[in-house]
Amino acid sequence: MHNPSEQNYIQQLSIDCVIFGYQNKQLKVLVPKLIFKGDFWALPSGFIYQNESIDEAARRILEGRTGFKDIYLEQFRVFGETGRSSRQFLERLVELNQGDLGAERFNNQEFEWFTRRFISIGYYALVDINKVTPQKNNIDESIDWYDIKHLPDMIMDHHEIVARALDTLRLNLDEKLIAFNLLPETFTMKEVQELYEAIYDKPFARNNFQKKILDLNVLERLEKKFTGAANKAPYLYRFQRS
Amino acid sequence: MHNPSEQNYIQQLSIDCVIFGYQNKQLKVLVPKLIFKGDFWALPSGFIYQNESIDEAARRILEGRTGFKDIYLEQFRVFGETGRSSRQFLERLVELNQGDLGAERFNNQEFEWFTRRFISIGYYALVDINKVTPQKNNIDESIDWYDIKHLPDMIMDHHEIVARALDTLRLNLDEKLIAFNLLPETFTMKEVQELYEAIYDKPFARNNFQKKILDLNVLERLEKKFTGAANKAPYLYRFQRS
DNA sequence: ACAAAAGTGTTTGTGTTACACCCATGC
DNA sequence: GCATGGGTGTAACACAAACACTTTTGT
Repeated sequence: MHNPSEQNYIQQLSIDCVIFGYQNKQLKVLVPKLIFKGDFWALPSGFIYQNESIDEAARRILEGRTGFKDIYLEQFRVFGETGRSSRQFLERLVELNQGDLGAERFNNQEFEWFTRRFISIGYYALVDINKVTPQKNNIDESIDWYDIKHLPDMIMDHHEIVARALDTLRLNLDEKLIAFNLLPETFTMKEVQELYEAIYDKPFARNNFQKKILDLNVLERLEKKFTGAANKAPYLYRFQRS
Repeated sequence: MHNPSEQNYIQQLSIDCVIFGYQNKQLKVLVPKLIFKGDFWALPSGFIYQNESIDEAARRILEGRTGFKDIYLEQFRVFGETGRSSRQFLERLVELNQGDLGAERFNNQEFEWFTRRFISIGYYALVDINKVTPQKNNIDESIDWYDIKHLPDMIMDHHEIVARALDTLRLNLDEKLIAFNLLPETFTMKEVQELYEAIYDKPFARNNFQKKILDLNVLERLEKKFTGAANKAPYLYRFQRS
């Protein structure tokens, strides 16, 4: 990442992305850890160029972390409290990193840029976790998928941003038929059910769930079957919008 | 309104308000007409001070037009396309108002402020139309309630903003029980039904509608009755959150 | 008495929940 | 055969739509 204060960005406006994935019966969120001392985690974020739309900016930020451009992505809320300024966070970061912050990395101009109040547009994205190789940028120490029930201690209001993203995901899941963005190309009905159970954090009745999903008429049943264990082999399904 | 470029506002970020009212079986929107030549209508808008939250800014803008502070208000979407810049609109405005724009009203500094790209946060509000006396500010020629089916020719993407606000209103109406913000203190069941019919632009069955609304358990039936015409007098109701 | 509009009850249909049963597979 | 998990069917229930009837009021 270049010095944002030298870029042609819209000022005091940022985008925070809640990137959802699904693996091992857990709903997960992609969260980078910053390189600075002090264990700082922060949602994938970025700014908006003067000549790109906010959707394009969000997609660019997303592509930088996932490598994928055609991902389900939607804005869900603006976070604009005065108390969410990054000043406190940055002062603590500077305090803990005395001497380590080279002038070229964190000059006055950049410090002035970051310490101003920011209003942030929240986006959430749904990806097939198997396709994605998380990519860290130059201020990340690492980037990993975290179970939404065991998120690291993120900065500022990022926990609330995730909570609001999850609320929106739950509200839109049936309405917009977006759950299948979290699954691989083909999947069994049980996998769909476990995904729903991870998202809503509650169990569903097996037979009724199957009926409900099939009644959506968006799944294609593949005649192929799954090889497995000491039981009947489940059908595989594929999502098809129609 | 003062010169915004001299105020301590967040730059390139604005708030547009869709203020809904209800009267004569019509869902209405409060829309000011600008004083400039050329018949420009624009939603009530404003900017965000550095030391106020976006909700506070929206409430301040709303109070300026309605005189009321405790109004139902909610953000619903960000409008951030690059094509929504006000440059085209302003160039046409300047062209049509040659000579009429005093230097004190529209100086270079202000023109520079306004012609930059703006990203706008959409808020919608619900008010009791009888309580409100619409107030124009110093760049309004007039301000009036318009039937949502017959809105004036608004600038930029304000028609889309209203359409999105209406979508959100419809989605949240039952969920959040907010319809009663559009009605006076007391009202009949028929008035509630006509309001719903105006919002959804479709008829409801009288008896089933009454059952549905009463089953919400948020209305208090007043023993008083309405004086009227050659028919049975309807009950009056009052909304009570509980 | 009658028309008009309000209030209420009953039947019908639909969709969700709960329970039960059958099928395929490996041991 | 039998345990295991997958697939399907049916009854019970809740909710919403459609239909019908009664009540109040002014003319």
